[in-house]
Amino acid sequence: MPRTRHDTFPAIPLPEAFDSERAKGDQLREILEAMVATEPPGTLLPSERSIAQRFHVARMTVRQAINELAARGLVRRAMGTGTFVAEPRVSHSTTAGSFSDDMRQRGLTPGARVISVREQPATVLVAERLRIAEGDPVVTLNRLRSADGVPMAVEQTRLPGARFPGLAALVTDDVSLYGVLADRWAVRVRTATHRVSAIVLAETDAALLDVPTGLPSFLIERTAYDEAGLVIEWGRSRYRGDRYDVVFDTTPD
Amino acid sequence: MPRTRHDTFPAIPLPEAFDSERAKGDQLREILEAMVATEPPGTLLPSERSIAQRFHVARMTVRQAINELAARGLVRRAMGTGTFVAEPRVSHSTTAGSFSDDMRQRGLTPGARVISVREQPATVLVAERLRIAEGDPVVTLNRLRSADGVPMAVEQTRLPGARFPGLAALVTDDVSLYGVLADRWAVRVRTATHRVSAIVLAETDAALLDVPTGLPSFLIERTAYDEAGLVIEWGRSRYRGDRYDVVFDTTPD
DNA sequence: AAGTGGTCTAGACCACCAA
DNA sequence: TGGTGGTCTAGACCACTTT
Repeated sequence: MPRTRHDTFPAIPLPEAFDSERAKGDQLREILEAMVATEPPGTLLPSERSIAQRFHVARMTVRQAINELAARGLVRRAMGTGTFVAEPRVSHSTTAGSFSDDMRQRGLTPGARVISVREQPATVLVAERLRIAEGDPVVTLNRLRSADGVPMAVEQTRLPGARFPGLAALVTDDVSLYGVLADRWAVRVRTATHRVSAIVLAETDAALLDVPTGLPSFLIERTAYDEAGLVIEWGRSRYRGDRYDVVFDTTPD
Repeated sequence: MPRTRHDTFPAIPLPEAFDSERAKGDQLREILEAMVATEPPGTLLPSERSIAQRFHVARMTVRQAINELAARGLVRRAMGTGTFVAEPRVSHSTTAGSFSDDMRQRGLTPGARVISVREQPATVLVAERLRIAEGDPVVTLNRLRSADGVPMAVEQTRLPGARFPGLAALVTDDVSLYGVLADRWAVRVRTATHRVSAIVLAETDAALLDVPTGLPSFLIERTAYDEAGLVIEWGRSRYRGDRYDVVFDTTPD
């Protein structure tokens, strides 16, 4: 009886077959991401070879999938030993899950005015960001976000339409998008990554925010993931720089 | 009109042979890195297949080498078109404890040029930030921070002089401030808080950074604490916005 | 000694893009 | 249509760690 060193990890969910329309590596990565999300830090993953055998793919394919998880800090490799679920890297401060949370943490009342909502086929760029196929339905939501009635940001966000059918009709003024996702689809954000760039506001956005054109501001690109590691949302928002700061903490290892 | 699509790149330096003691991919990556460093953004790299042929390695080996450059943002891949030297852009990450760590994590060499260093009595503002008494000695350090020789930020930082006597004389060009604190006083940063504001660069800072006045940029205010929760450092730095992003993750509770 | 991740090979087929 | 990057295969040998 072969007793392997990898019997600490629960059984791997094995799909009947991979969707031939999508890359095996991507599907495998999502499966592994879901596994990792449900296990505590330090849990040993199955070896690359055993995963490859189990899913009938080459080891190189497994490595490529795990590489992405390692790059995102979800797992940690140990030469000669194995691959482990990583300690969550935390930047604890305004650990806000959304604009609304963010504003409430600052003691302000969040607001949302819907500028437009529509469902369209995914372009190449959006498909890549949402990790769906080009042409799949995408809900594009444009909103003006405010705090205590003062416009703070022009928000554009996109969600996979196939996963949230009928979403477009549910988002109206002052509705919490994440509230809708939680109530209607029981989906919650587990992590979100942000990239902040420095910009000056263009005329259109400045007019919506009621500030001068050219105001130094932030472009914040945001990708939100659920428990399984699937992309729930990808968006780009412009925050006025005169009334908004980005605050975060760091804890060196 | 170019004859081939890949004649824009100069000849690749081909070593006599790879050092068998080191991984081919690593050596190849260094060669490619050197090439990329000498060419302007937008330059087309040789195709993966031609590099593989030239260096007598498998294409997968070339891809792995290029993957690392792409992950570090040095090159940009374009499906069906080729791989290009990227516009350099580094980002502030939440995992790094300092500017130097931040740059090193990205494979860049951090630099620091001391503009001025002096010891003065604390003003009301500085005393409050450092949690010392007004008039207590404060070391004020102005530095120009760079990555691979490219100026990235104008940094002003202040430390309590009473705690670090003689510090001013120890900080010279390319010296790690945190290294000095660790070696000489056994002080390490446990946490740091950051507040990022959107600004446009004033003439003086723009000149130091060698960018146009008015460039959209970041003002980052930073307070660092030691294990005991004492303030080690308070500073304000201006980061150029054209080559610098702020990246952070959030994990809602 | 056995198992692990790290590296590498020599192909293959695909989707994409420019001429 | 030819060249490109994207993906994948089915192996191989290595250095490393643990038993």
